[in-house]
Amino acid sequence: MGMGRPREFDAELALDQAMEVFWRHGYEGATIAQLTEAMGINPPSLYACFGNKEGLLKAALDRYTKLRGAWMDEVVAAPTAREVAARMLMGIADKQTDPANPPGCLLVQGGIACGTGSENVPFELAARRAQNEDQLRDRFIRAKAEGDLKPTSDPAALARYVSAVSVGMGVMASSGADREALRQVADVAVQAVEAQSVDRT
Amino acid sequence: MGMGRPREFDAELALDQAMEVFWRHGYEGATIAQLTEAMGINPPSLYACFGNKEGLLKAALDRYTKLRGAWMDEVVAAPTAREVAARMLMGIADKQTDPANPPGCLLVQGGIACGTGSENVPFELAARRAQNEDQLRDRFIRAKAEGDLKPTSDPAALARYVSAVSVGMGVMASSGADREALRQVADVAVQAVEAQSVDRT
DNA sequence: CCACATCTGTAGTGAACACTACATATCTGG
DNA sequence: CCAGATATGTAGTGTTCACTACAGATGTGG
Repeated sequence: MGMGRPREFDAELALDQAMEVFWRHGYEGATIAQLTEAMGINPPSLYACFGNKEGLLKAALDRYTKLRGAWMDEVVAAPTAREVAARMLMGIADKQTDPANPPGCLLVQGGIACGTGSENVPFELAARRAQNEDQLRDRFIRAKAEGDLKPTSDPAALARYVSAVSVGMGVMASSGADREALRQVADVAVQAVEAQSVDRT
Repeated sequence: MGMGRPREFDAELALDQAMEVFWRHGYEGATIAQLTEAMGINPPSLYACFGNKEGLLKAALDRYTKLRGAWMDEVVAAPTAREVAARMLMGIADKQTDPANPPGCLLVQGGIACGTGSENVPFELAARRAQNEDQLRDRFIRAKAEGDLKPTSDPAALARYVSAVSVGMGVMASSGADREALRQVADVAVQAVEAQSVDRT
């Protein structure tokens, strides 16, 4: 019993192209025709490999979060809560205006609101945004334990705050904000975290 | 020459229903069938009154910003920049979790990314978000002139920051964040504005 | 009461959509 | 070299979409 004809395209490479289409047009705005053209394959190959349109989106989200995961690890490796927030938000200002990618964040552009039949797409995106928030929260809990954040601070609220600013910056980037504008937002935003930090001068 | 048969439905009432559908499903996710059913009219009445789907969205956006305009005036009427930010963000925490409306903000839920043929929908939303930002910026310019904000502060950056936090909170609300969670975010966010304010104790 | 103008409901229109049947091509195991 | 298995390309499938033709209803001005 043979193993069948081998796939003629690189699944990860095709996924990168699909990711970009979803990023630019959103889940509902992206058509199978656009996706297959960008991926350089025909519909049957797409469905054989990813099941259906939503399966393709999930695969693209997995790849996106995997790529960003390494960077997030660097972010939370910063020595202080203030530095974590600064690295996170400054990095996001740069990433979301990187001309190599569509502007904004796939976890927002992908589809905040969807029509009947695609209700769980926004859930999928939210779940992955929540992962980043959890990572930040754990880091801020540690910062509080280490005496880096004030005893009165709320690590969960701080993480939610940084996450909210990130999302807001993403929406701004997608509507044309340039890198300098986002950096200014990040700069202001960090000061709220600083206000929750213990002074060590 | 007569004036023709009069319209049998209340355009503003119908617009409120349409607004809610766009709010919940986004521009592309909302179908004409859903819209007409919610509005209690048939397609020809919709097209006679609003032109097409995009015209209906614009009318809904106009109504939305008009309703919010009065509230924004109250916000910028606050005595200090810090208080402006606090009123704005606390009010948004409440509004975006008001069970009378879909969660989040229409100016975000309406459609951050759209497919081919609807490219200007995201532009329309962004333009209206920018109006609020402009209003905040003008208010912060005044605050700086009054000595309320530090001479080193950047009113435009502050306005962009508050706007970004608002948007981020909206996305969080649409993905299930409750009122208390958003209020905590607002609380943290205000501290960045406070850090730019002149101490008057 | 009539000419005209506008609205309303029914019932579609063509186009675009996600998805797939099928024949063919290309592999592996025996 | 053959049988089984999987991939590919062509060419569709039925469905849903935004939008509208048309006929009848309801108003105004003369």
